[in-house]
Amino acid sequence: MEPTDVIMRGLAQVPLFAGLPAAALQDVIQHAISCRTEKDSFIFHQGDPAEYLHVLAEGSVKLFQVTEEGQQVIVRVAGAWQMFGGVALLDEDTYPVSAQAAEACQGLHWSSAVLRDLLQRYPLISTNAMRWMAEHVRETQDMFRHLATERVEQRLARILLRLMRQLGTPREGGVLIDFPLTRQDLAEMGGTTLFTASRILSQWEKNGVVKSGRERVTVSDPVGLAGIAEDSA
Amino acid sequence: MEPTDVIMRGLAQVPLFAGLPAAALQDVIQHAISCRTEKDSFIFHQGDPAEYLHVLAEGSVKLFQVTEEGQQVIVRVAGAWQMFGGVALLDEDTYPVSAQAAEACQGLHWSSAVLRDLLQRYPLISTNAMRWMAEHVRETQDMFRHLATERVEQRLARILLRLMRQLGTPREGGVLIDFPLTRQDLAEMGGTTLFTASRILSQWEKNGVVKSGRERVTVSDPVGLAGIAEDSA
DNA sequence: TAGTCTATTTGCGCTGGCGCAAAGACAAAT
DNA sequence: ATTTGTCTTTGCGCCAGCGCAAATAGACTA
Repeated sequence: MEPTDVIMRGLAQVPLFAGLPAAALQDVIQHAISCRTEKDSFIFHQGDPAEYLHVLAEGSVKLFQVTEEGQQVIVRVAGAWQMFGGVALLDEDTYPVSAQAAEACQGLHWSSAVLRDLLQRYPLISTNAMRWMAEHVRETQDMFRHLATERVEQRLARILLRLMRQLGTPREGGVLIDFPLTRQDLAEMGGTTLFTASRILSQWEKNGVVKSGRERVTVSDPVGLAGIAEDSA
Repeated sequence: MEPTDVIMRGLAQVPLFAGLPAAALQDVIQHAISCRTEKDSFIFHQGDPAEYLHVLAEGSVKLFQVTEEGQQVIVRVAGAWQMFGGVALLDEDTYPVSAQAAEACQGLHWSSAVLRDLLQRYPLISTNAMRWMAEHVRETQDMFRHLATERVEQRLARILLRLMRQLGTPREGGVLIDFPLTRQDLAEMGGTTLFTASRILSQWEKNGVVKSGRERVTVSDPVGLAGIAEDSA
């Protein structure tokens, strides 16, 4: 487990705990449970009682729903010091998505009961929670709008730009999306098929916009990609 | 304006105020502003500072986003004793959608400042707000999943079923969706075009699943429609 | 009652993207 | 080094749904 000051710095970045004084953060950490998850195992399943709210210290997770026909739809991914399972803030609710470790994870979590105690003692957390949820609604609505109105190429461009901002690390010749990202994953985020995603990436690679390998994508030309995202032609 | 007891009964159905004792509800009503909106006028615009939270006493509104190319995407509709503009609960935020009266409306609204005062005095409202937002995220994610994985016909079937539950009134030979609903509106909810929506409604009418006229749809066979929604063939 | 405006229907051609199949590339395990 | 399993690429045929155009049907107005 990381030393406490690293955790402090990390948690201070989590929107839910933003603005809390150091003493309160200490208190929050006191009540956290630490745990490790292997790659590909599930942290929780869609429909399970929402018992814990999670924050990652390292690693990354995929958050997705599954259709009646077993098809996955990836709603979101989370990396270090990002939160998921926020619905555990509420009493007696269930997770709307499944969370699966995309890489080995080290994380903290808080039980629903502990959270309700923290909410009472630090009302700021309650405000932060609402703000976080509202932001979440906004993002999901934006995804919906894009899916409803744009072509596959534009949607994939937007997805890479979002992932770049969220999980990107600068490299020579571009920004690497530091997350194991298969063509299938991209398809499940963009409402398309792995074949179409592959074709579009190949074409972008020819035009020098991205460089992609097995489960890795590097954006070489973010401006060009943004152009594609906006391009209604 | 309606008599106070009608308003009391109405507000008690609003999830945000659910479970509040009568005295608290009185207090909430004390702070409400009443106002009327003509058909087709805007209650707020996407991007405006979120100053008021709204509840309708009568009438209905469309909540939609507009793309860069000016295309509308309807995210939600609201009818009597339904709430919208919930983002006004937060300080210094902006509306993620525009709200336009689909019919003449009579409604109540509360300013952001008043709401923050109410939140402080009645912590239950804070819990209710989180629950409402979480529910909202869930619904939007479901819409996203359907849009990403289902064919147009299934999506339109789901939309009619949802509207039926939300705004339906029983009639001889079916449930009328009591809302001025053009083919264009249906298209903007379902991520399709008015032509495709029209064709599908015509076909359903031939099969006796719905009856539709100008701006009106009646679901004659809800079970049949649910079958279409689930039908992956 | 005629006129106007908006909503709806339907035909027709086209295309973006799906679905399958088969071959190739990469990484980890033995 | 070879095997094995997963991921990726690309060709090919097809079709759901789009986009346009033109006709029709309601509803409101004068």
